[in-house]
Amino acid sequence: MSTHAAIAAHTHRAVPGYLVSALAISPNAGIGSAVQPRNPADPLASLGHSKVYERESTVFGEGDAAGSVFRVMSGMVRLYKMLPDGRRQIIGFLQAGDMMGLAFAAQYLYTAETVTATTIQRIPRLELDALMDAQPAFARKLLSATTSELMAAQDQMVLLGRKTAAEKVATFLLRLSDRKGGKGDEHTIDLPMGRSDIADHLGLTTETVSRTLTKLKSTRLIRILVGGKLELLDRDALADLAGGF
Amino acid sequence: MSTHAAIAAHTHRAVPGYLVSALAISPNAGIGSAVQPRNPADPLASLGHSKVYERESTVFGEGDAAGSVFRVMSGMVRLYKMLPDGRRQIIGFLQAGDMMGLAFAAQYLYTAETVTATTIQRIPRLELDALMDAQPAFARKLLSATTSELMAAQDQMVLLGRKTAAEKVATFLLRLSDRKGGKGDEHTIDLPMGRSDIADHLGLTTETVSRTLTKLKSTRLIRILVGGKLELLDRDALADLAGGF
DNA sequence: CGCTCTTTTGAGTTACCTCAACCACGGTGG
DNA sequence: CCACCGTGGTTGAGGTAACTCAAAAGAGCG
Repeated sequence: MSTHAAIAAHTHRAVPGYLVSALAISPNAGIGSAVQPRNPADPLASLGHSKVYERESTVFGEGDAAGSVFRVMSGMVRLYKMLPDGRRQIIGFLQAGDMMGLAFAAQYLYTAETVTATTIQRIPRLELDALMDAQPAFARKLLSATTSELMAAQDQMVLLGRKTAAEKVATFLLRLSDRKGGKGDEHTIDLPMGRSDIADHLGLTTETVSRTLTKLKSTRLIRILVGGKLELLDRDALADLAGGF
Repeated sequence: MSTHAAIAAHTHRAVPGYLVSALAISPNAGIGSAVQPRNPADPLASLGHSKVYERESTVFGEGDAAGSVFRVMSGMVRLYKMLPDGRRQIIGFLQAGDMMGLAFAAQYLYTAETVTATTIQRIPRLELDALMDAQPAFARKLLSATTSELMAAQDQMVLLGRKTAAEKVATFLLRLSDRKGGKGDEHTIDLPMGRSDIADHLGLTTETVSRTLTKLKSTRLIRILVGGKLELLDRDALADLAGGF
């Protein structure tokens, strides 16, 4: 059962965001700036307040009382769930604009940790509710973002359930690349997370991720650069390998 | 990347529904009954109209133009996505109250087929939009349902990425059992879908599903009954095996 | 530079898959 | 009423992609 969620489409790649994805960040919402005047482009801007988290720190844990929702302003966050014996599944990586913690429940259902140093806006649930009441259009936007997130989750199910290790890694790299529209060198992507994070996101082991990347490197599809960066040398070949999505 | 979708919680098992799950069906919304007076308990009741689909028929396909959303009134539907080479991932099985096709995109992103004979309400997108405009509370309900759906999708990611075959099957059986709150013999569940449907939902092959069920049978955890029914003999042992969720 | 942590590489194992046969059931038609 | 057939499920035997365990090689940091 579960996970059917219907809700259809939007042609692939149309929406870059995932999660309660990419709710536009107003340009003037500077770091640490709290209460600001209403901004039609970013109704969330004036809510809650931002905070800088250092790398590898916990924002909230699975099971914690859920009083706020969060929006990533910059940096990267991983969300994961854990089985009793410690096996971990990373639900997703969040980047600027992504929201987390949205829900209608008493506790968070996954843990959120920063990968890099990250600025995060914390918005009390009550304030969000008030905003939804005041601006029905905003509630619609949230619904739309959540729906996109669900679509992404369904793509991930296909990946986890039916793709080979090579397909998984290729898909992952292409997604990362699509995510950050344009900024920086085209074809060069950031891989701030470690191999074990990638492994736990793709349902593999670190060794398999490493071996797969090595193979992609030796077949000239990618180049691994210093500082956690990576270059896509043959996007088309990678897309073929990825087999859809 | 994708699938992070934040949005927290609601303690497990709290919500039975999934998908834009289980939007209450008003008791008086009989089969085929279209336009009805407003019903506060089921604002959708008066929209669109219902139709009976025979078993194993297609409701809509991945890529079809998406003009309507659908709600399952009775029966069972499977939603799936397919890779170019035919590998299939079943996103979920829908039962009474579940919605599908909700989205803000031009095409459906998965295929919907009936498993059994099924009654489905078709609601034009425009009518749904109008209802959301007219009743902000309904939009909130939709958001809540979609969020629950997302949580379920995240559980499914854990299953697909990190569970063994035995854990997958045990989890699946328990979910099915939890789903149908109470109706019929406690501990007896319906398995109207075939082994290959189960396999494609759990990221396994039909043979592995069959072998795993046989093992559960021989260890006295379940009993397989005629007519696609199955009895859970030792729920606790199954829950142990399932390892969470 | 020494230390730690991560990544890579290697060797051997295994859970699950593939291929294939067999079986059980339900429908159909003679 | 029963032989036939088609479909779906089970069982078996062998193969393999990915895992586990282990060690070496980098990379980052004080």
